[in-house]
Amino acid sequence: MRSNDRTFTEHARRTQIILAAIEVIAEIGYAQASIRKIAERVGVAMSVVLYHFANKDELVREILNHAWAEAIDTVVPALEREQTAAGRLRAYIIANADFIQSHRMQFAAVLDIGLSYRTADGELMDRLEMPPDLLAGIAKLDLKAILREGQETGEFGEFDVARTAMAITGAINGAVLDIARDPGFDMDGYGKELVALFDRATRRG
Amino acid sequence: MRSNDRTFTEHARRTQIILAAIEVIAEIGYAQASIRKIAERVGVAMSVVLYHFANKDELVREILNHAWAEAIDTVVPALEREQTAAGRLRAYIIANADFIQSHRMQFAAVLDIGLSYRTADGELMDRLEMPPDLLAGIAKLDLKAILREGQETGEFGEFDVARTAMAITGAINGAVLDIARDPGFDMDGYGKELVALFDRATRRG
Amino acid sequence: MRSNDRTFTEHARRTQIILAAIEVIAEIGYAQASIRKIAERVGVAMSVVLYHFANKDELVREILNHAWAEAIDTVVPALEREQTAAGRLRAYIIANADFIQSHRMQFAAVLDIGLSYRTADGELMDRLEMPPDLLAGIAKLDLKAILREGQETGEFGEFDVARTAMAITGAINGAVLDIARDPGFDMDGYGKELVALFDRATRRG
Amino acid sequence: MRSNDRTFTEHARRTQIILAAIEVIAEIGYAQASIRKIAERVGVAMSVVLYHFANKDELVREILNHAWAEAIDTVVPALEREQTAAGRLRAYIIANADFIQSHRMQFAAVLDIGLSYRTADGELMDRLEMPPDLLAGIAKLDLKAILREGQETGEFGEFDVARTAMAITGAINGAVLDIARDPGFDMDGYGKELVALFDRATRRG
DNA sequence: AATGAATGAGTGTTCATTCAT
DNA sequence: AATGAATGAACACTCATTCAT
Repeated sequence: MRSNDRTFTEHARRTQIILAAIEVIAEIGYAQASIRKIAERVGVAMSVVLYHFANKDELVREILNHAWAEAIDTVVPALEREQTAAGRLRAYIIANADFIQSHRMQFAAVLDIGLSYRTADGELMDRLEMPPDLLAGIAKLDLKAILREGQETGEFGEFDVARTAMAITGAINGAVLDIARDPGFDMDGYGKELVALFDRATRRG
Repeated sequence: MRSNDRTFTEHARRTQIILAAIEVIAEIGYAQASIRKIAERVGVAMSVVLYHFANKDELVREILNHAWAEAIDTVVPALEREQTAAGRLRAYIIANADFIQSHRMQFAAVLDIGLSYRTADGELMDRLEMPPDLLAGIAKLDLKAILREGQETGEFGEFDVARTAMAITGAINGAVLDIARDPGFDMDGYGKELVALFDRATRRG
Repeated sequence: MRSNDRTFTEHARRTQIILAAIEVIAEIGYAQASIRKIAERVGVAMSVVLYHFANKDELVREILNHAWAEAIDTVVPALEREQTAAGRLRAYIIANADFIQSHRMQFAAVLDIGLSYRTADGELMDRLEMPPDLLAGIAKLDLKAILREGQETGEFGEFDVARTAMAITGAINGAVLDIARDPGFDMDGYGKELVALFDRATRRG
Repeated sequence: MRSNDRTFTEHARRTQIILAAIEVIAEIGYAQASIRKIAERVGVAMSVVLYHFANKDELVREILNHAWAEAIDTVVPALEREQTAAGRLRAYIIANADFIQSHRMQFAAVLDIGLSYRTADGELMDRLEMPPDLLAGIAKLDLKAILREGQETGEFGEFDVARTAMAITGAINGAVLDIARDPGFDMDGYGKELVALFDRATRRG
């Protein structure tokens, strides 16, 4: 890892390539997004991409890191502004919806990678090694912890925490395919509906 | 379309190839599932696959049709057994969970196609032209209609039908990534949790 | 291994490609001999080579097998014609020289592969898995066995068998670099000189 | 050639790079030894190597010169210590074996270059232009001259000088492949065996 | 003296598709 | 109905070399 001794220009190019890659993946899908097409988007030779990223895997990893970092920046502050578990659940859904709305392309790209990307030996990608600060940020997004806390404080009723968290996540992500096809999709309205829906579903009897 | 004048053997071969393709896609992912590998699974030459299917697109379309037909066969009867909207919602969720559980591979394959497959010009696949009988079957799976009916009969409270349907679908599908990675995933339990969750979320006051 | 069910045309193409590869390697060296250049020599598309050989390794392996088969055909009969160890030593040297002379290109190619070829992990090539009949043939070329036998019968004097065999082999192969540069090199004369030289060096006091 | 106006530091860097290149080539083979890998071994940027050597060809040439210089330093004094042709032949073999033994890596690298390296047009490397002092040194290693002298003094019997020299050289080098694979190879013992062998083969009736 | 950035030519390999048999 | 053979386009990746700083 030489992330410490990276030049300013190197950093700029890497970011430029990452953003271009996100665009390309969002538009034509991970499977079709070749290094050559990404380089064309940037306007450089294909070998430039491989000069800055050891291989395609590293580029993909950096795309995910980039997207996660932005997601954390959006969601974590929203959570920290809330005092109650119910408030945090509400904030979680709204902030996620906001993020998807404003980072449409990034989200589509990450989702596509998550579902299409396989390692050389054909396995689905593990949570690729992430820098520790990102892992720390992700830990603060723990939806299950919010639900558990709400049950302990008595704000929420009885339900299985893991399964309910999975349902909430699924419901939020469920919009992605639609939003990818219809740029006019009202994500805001969807977020509000989910807040109401899961409020009814989780609040104490 | 020459589906009428297809011999019995031709039909059998096509089905055999479709099933093999589903297996292969479920195992190694759509992106890695080449025609050659599918043919190898069947035990025939690669060109045999392209003798029976004009091109890869046609094979993919038939895989989807096949999967939809089986989904309809599982879910529609379950819906028809119910008299109330609430019952049908419950049945919809359970039947879908059952289908995913029992047709794990098919579901994984279809999902992978749905998210990876792009036409030559990079667009996401349209709902590919389906034979009319399939379209008719799919029409009977209309979750929005169930919700709307429940609101009309007063079984359900107030909520946006389209968005709630999207949330339910998303929640059901949300299990897919987990089930793909963990074959021991308790889909049954997850289905039951969803039934309870969406019952609380939709029922009147 | 599908060597059993190989078509006549397939076999012909494979041989054609092997021979072309030998030519190309002998001319420009293994390191420069790309699959593309080999295909050009044959007059087909590069992908044709990879249609007939799974990868470059398989092609290389087959080149070696081909060369060894011809070497065995040249040397083994010559050995079997002799009754004494001294005769066999003489025949061994002469037959090897003959083979090098008449299969100049093949020999140069094999030698270049043997010295340049590395597996993907950078190791020098092991004796690549060979078909059993080839291994059986190679076993009949055992120079050490000839020397040992001569010592037992009293034809040869005292010397270290393994080291002497290595010296003889080295001396024979020593001509290769020269023969590669000078097509007029008198291999015949060299062979005869070696016979005399190693006769003096091995015969009993 | 600007070898005259080279600063001390420049000379030191060049030597450092040459030694690193030898290491790398000996370890992974000439074909895999890229300029980048050599630079990494030194701990400098790839472009530093090309700042000190006009191109890869010049680096290769200098590696060979370096190796030859050390070989001369080992062998020539050993020859000069002997008074008779037979003694010089013995010394030649032993000193060469010693050199191979103690400069294992250098020898492996040079051999690999000698067999793999081709000019841009695919030709085998000519004896690359060497500085006059090296050529003078090499002239002192003339095995043929030793053999000729021995015949003139009557120490040696009748044999073809050029061919016998080639055989001796080949026999010495014959150990190289073995020594490259087996670091424990007893080069010393091999050298002594060769001395005995070629003594029997060359001495007067 | 040293280097980061960029690049074009080249590598082996995969793939869907065509076609004659 | 089935297939072996061939192919061109695309892929990720490596490399020696150039150049401005």
